[in-house]
Amino acid sequence: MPGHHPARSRRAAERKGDVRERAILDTCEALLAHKGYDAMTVGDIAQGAGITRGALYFYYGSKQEVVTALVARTVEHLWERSRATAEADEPRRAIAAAMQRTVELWNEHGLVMRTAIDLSLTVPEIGELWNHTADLFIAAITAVLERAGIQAGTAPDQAPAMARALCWMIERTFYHASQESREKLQDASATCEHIWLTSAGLTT
Amino acid sequence: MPGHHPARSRRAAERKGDVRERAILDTCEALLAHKGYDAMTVGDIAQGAGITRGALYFYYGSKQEVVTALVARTVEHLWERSRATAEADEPRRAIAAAMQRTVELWNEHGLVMRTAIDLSLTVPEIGELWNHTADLFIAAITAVLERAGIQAGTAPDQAPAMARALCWMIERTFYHASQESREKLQDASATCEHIWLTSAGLTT
DNA sequence: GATAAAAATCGACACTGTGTAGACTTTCTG
DNA sequence: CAGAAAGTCTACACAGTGTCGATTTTTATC
Repeated sequence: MPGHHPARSRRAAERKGDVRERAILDTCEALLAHKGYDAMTVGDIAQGAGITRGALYFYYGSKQEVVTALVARTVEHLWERSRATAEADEPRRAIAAAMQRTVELWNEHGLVMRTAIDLSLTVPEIGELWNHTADLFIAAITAVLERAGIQAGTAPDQAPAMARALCWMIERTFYHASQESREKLQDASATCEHIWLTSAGLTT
Repeated sequence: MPGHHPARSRRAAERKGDVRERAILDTCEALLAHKGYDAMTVGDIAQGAGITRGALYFYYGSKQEVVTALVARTVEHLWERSRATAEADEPRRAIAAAMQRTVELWNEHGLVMRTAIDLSLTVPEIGELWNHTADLFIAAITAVLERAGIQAGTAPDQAPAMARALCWMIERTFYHASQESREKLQDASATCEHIWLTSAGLTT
């Protein structure tokens, strides 16, 4: 029996609409998986979420907005995970840990991440979301490189520029590998780790 | 007066349609530049080429076919340039030359190359075209790495796998840089070259 | 637990872009 | 110059999008 608990003003927080919103995003993710973005229609999403097109437009103004929301939801998850990085670690260990975490992220969210990348050009908001995410990674890579002794300037062979290139290498390599299989992803990770280590001058 | 030259069976080779086809592709490229793929409509292309939509469908079955043809035309150009590679060169020189050539390619054809990459997922034919192109580059990088002393096996830290990752690094880095400016492209090239050299163990 | 406001839903409509069909015109070829 | 081939046009049918006003359901409040 729901007595009047003091901290109970939270009860009404679960509007019906919140459930629907989640249903819409979940359906969108599912459809993305086996129809692809272009083939997926607003009607499909609505149907999957158990409402009509008209009702869906109450929640989101367009197909793009739906996908943007989905990307935002996923990307937020990435940020949480990234915040938990063991920053102050020995470079070699830090690199290994980062790559391992990246494999996990792509295993869990590969589909949405690929979609985000694909739509970065077309949908400015997704582009921003993804750029911000990339910047986090680049900053992390830069930090590791510098701790490994790479200079910190802005020249093309110094830490920030190298970190950027390495980030794109990882993004693209994982993008392709995650379309194939978990094994490929693991191999890709090993290759990227090796190149990262070499670039950091840690080939002792 | 067009007399009956022996080698004149070539006269009829320039059908009116050939001119139109070229006009369509040129228009498509122009529109791609300042409207983007999604915003560009079949009607726009037709209008730019001086015909109606109906007439355009005589040449190409869809918007995707038009863009595929444009990509094919561009990519063919890339292949020609690639064939002229000075394969047998000292690694350090080979890498510098390859990067220089890549900068030129992206300066000339950046727009279409970016479009090809964007549509690789959506349009299978473009995906194949681009994959084939990437494979050429990967093979070239592999050759250089091996000549520089990197082992030739299939393990993640041996030549082919590394070449693949380096290729994606270059693709993605140039993709982003070519959206900004020629200077950025030059910087990007320097960074990629540095990482490639390091990966090849040529940091004497 | 009645009630009024807010939230959610629906069906119909207008609009834009796609691809097709059939009739018509131009251009080649013998 | 006649028939065929190549090229072009207008009109149509169809898919999907986004908007609107009417209607129903939920939720908060007394």
